[in-house]
Amino acid sequence: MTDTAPSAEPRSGPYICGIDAAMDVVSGKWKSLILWELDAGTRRFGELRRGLPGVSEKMLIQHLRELEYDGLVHREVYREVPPRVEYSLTELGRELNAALEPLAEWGRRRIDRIGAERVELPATG
Amino acid sequence: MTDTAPSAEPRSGPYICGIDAAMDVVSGKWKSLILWELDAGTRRFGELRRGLPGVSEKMLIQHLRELEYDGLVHREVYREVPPRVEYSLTELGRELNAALEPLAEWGRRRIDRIGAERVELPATG
DNA sequence: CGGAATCCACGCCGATACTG
DNA sequence: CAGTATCGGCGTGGATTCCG
Repeated sequence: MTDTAPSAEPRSGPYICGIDAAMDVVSGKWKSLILWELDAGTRRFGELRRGLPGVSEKMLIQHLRELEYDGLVHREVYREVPPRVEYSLTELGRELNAALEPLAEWGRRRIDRIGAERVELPATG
Repeated sequence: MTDTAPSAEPRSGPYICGIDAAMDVVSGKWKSLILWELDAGTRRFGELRRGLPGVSEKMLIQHLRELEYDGLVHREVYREVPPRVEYSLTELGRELNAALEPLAEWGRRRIDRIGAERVELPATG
């Protein structure tokens, strides 16, 4: 709790408008990507980790916790050996993802416009 | 140029998907708000500054430059005394703003859902 | 008016090591 | 497997000062 204090803080400061209320929630290097992954279906921690090449455990769990705190992601723990934890989108999360879709489309067209600095990546999709 | 190196770097690294290509462009504390302000019409530097309560000149100019570099904002200089500079959206910027609208709507409903930590602000709109 | 330059604090994020 | 703890770099953003 000394570093990067992830959990249980009432964020959602005084928002100027809807945009920053939404940006607040998706800001973070991997958050929108996590949402995107989860939109395809329920995922275990390790699956998410493998699906997001380059993410560290710390950032993944931190972003997951914040997403959970913000009511976008549901965390289900199965007390087994070995332990299993499954993450899925809540209804609010699915709504956010839907709202993100036009932005994603804009981004795709923008990449096309700039013209391919992009390299081939495993999870390009 | 020693600090916070704002301008003229070919960002747009290898994007995983459209979402982070878009997020890359709007990430920054004030960027989406600047876009939002400019969507209402052409603005001078000082007008933007007053319209974004809390922003510093440094961050405003820095974000403006990045937005300009990314082709979202047009900067028009009028060599007069006193000097005048006007900022406006490009076509790409207007398209981005349109793509941002569903997200803004989601945000507004989210604010409503959380239930009003928000305080009254001048530019609330 | 519209910046540029500098200093500095804080928080994001990565790497590594350890635990149940 | 699914985290937790800690350290540290570095980028982001704030405050202040100066310039054309």
